[in-house]
Amino acid sequence: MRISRLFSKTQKKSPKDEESKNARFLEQAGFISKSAAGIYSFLPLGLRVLNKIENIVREEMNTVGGIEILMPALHPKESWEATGRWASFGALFKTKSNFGGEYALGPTHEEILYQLLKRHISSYRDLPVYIYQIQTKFRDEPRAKSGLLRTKEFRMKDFYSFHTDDKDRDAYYEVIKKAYAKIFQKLGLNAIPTTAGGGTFSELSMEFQVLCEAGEDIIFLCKKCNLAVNKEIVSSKTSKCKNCGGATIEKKAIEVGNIFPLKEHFAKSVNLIFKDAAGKEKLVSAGCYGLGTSRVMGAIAEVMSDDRGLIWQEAVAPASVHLIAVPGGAEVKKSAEKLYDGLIAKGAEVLYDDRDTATAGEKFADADLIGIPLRAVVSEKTLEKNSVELKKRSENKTVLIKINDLNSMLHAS
RNA sequence: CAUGGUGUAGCUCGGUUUGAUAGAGCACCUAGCCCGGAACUAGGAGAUCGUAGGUUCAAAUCCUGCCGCCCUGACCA
Repeated sequence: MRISRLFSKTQKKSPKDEESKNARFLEQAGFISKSAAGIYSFLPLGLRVLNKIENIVREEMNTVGGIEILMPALHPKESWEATGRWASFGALFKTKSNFGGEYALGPTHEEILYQLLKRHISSYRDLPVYIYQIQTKFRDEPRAKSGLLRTKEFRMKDFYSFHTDDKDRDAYYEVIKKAYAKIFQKLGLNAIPTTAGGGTFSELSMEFQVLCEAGEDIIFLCKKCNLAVNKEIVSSKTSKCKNCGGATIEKKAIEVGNIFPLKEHFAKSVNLIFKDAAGKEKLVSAGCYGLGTSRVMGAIAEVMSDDRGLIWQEAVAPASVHLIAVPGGAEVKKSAEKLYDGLIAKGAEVLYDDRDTATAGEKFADADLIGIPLRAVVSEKTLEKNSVELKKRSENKTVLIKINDLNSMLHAS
């Protein structure tokens, strides 16, 4: 990617009316652009981050047997009436066709999915089913806030598993738990498994919470055994850990994932049944596993930055290398171009600051703001030694490395 | 939905108290100069001051309604 051709520009000042770090930096650095409260475009850099996050999620979901599908974003009224939620789901964006018919913008997909399942499941031989999608959801939130952390339109991975019995479902719940731990580890996010309320569907759920002042949730975290509980289900006034009796601390956090047993809830309302080996009809038991991918992007931006800008981990960064040609002689530009072409040919992900209009200082400042993990600088100084200068975004020290060595180094990684 | 803040050029802001020709910096265009941490010089273009109404000889400025955005709260299937 050449910055001169990139469909985004950095801003010298961060937007004045944003308070959360993710909104300030992501907008200032040109990752996202706001149309209205809680409604964003993802610009090239932002889309790359989002895609990386979603691909990490996808990979782990596939590993535990998940089958990916894509359901519609537009939901016919009839499917929501079938579950009785057309009237009761408060955040439903409803819309009318000009030619008759009413629809909703999908805030969640049980209605659509259970329709699909009714066509698919009739025997115990059809189970289990592990199905997921990554999609844009719409919720008429009373108050969008904090950049990507709470929006009216957001990206989410929703996974559902369907089983012949609770035992099978509970066993799979543990599989998903481990997969989630792996996902967040890959994303570089410390997401704490937290016991929480299950809403209308189950008594308890497990949330994955990232400690952060900008978060909306409050959790009690045990310093001793690390058990975390969402404040919403804590009734007693004692701040002792239920598990080990240790002292707990109260922390604000961002909920980046939520898994819970859905059980027979929707199966009952739409009569989703299968015949067991004895020919007896039974309700299908389900589990539901959500993960907000655009919110994860916001959470990462919120948690990982310094006063100069964002700091992406390699796994989710919009590129691996930020190549800067220090303005000056034609030789420098020529060498940088050659280096860029070479790296691209080798499959490296490079953001190349090829601008002739920016000063060295601007380029450095933009590199810090955008936050790609590795910065490579080509200048007259470095060319005298046939080298480029490397610096990690997360560190201050710079090293000179021979151009040939850089080529092979990036190739190896 | 309620409280508070806020709305002037693509961005960040002056100007509003005390009504009278709308200003700057950045970004952009032209030319020059410079080139390792957000340069410089000269010139240029860009704003019906959120919106609708009212008061006034005259409104960015005063009054009223509405709208957008941000914060806090309520909500979160």
